[in-house]
Amino acid sequence: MPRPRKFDEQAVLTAARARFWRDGYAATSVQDLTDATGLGTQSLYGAFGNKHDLFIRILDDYCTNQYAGLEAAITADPSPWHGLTSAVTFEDDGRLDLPPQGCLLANSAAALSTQDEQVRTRSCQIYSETLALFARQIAQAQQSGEIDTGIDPEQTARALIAVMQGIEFLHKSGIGEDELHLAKAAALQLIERSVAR
Amino acid sequence: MPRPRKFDEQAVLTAARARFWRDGYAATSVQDLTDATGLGTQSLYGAFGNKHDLFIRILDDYCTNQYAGLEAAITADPSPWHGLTSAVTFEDDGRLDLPPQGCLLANSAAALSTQDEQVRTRSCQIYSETLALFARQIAQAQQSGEIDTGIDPEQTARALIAVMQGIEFLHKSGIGEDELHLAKAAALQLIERSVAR
DNA sequence: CGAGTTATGGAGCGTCCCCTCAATAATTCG
DNA sequence: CGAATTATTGAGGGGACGCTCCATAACTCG
Repeated sequence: MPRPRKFDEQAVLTAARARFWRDGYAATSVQDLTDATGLGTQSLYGAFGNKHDLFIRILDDYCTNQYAGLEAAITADPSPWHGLTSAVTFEDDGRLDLPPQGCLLANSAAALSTQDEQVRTRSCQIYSETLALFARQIAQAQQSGEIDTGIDPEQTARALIAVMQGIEFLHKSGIGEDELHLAKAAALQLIERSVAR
Repeated sequence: MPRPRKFDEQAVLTAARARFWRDGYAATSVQDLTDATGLGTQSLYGAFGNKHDLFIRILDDYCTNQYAGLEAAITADPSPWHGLTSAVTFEDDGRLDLPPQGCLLANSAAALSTQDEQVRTRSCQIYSETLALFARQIAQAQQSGEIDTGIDPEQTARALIAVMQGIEFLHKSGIGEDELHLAKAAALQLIERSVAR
């Protein structure tokens, strides 16, 4: 009955996400979105509601994908502990495609969490899931004898998340490549010394 | 010769800073600033140039004050190591008046560093200064026998900065008070275990 | 007191913001 | 084929944005 759409919804979402990712939610105008996607305004509004709805939709998709990717990257490593630490320090460059602009969710959370309930909800949920994932991985590393069995997996997971986000912040804050590399190595050393048997 | 100003420049800067701090640079309109400061637009432009100039001016003042406060808080502690770690985990609540909105510079850096050269410059500079401050403090803690003398002060300082920023991110991202407290404790434990003699 | 200089206040400029309202095109059903 | 339904298109509305112009007020100097 209806006229079929001329555009590929997924492609549109990808193009829109790239803009939100690069410029942030506030700095991305609806015109930017229509430019990037090729859609007319009305098509965009008809298909996705409004700017905020579209953003949340994109953020949701992003969260699902990113968490899946993180879990896959971490658990794929033959060494549970190495898989975890390389994720925390973003050394696993191929898997976690972290662009210069950082993680979309982290950016959004830092900028909007205090004002946007929906963003905060997503942020907290991913935090919980990551916490559980890290804790599981740490427990596994303990079982396989890679790290000290005396530490608390969940608490250590919390610390690792903090380190992870700290590194990402340094990345975004514009310090040089070399300095960032040093910071990553330093963080890794801090962690390793802390959990050493 | 000229007509004297009716307003107190410092008070105006403080009021404007509060707005930038609460809502961020982009979300703060010039009208918000005139409302908050009580100045007319022309007075504001006459005294401070434009919105961006005013922001940079405020950011500069903030950086100077905040760094001075950080240094004072850290070095004032009779125990060099405790002074450092309490700053890193923001446990020294009275001294470092970190509002719910987080550090103004960190917020600005995360949001604007990629687009605003002047912000990035400030961000990098404070990073360097903090790095040096932390490294000095770590060396002192080593001398006073509080921590392992085998660790590298500068590298450890880098790791501590990452942890510090990570905790602040968690703070801003909207996780609950209890969870944040757990994360702080976890980070502290991670650090302590790592530098233990 | 008058000349010169700056601060103030209000009106408003051009631009961009998000979003909507027609009108038209394309498709599936009876 | 005609009716119904939806997608697309272009135009533009109402408002907020950063910023400026201009007249006026308030002060210090000669």
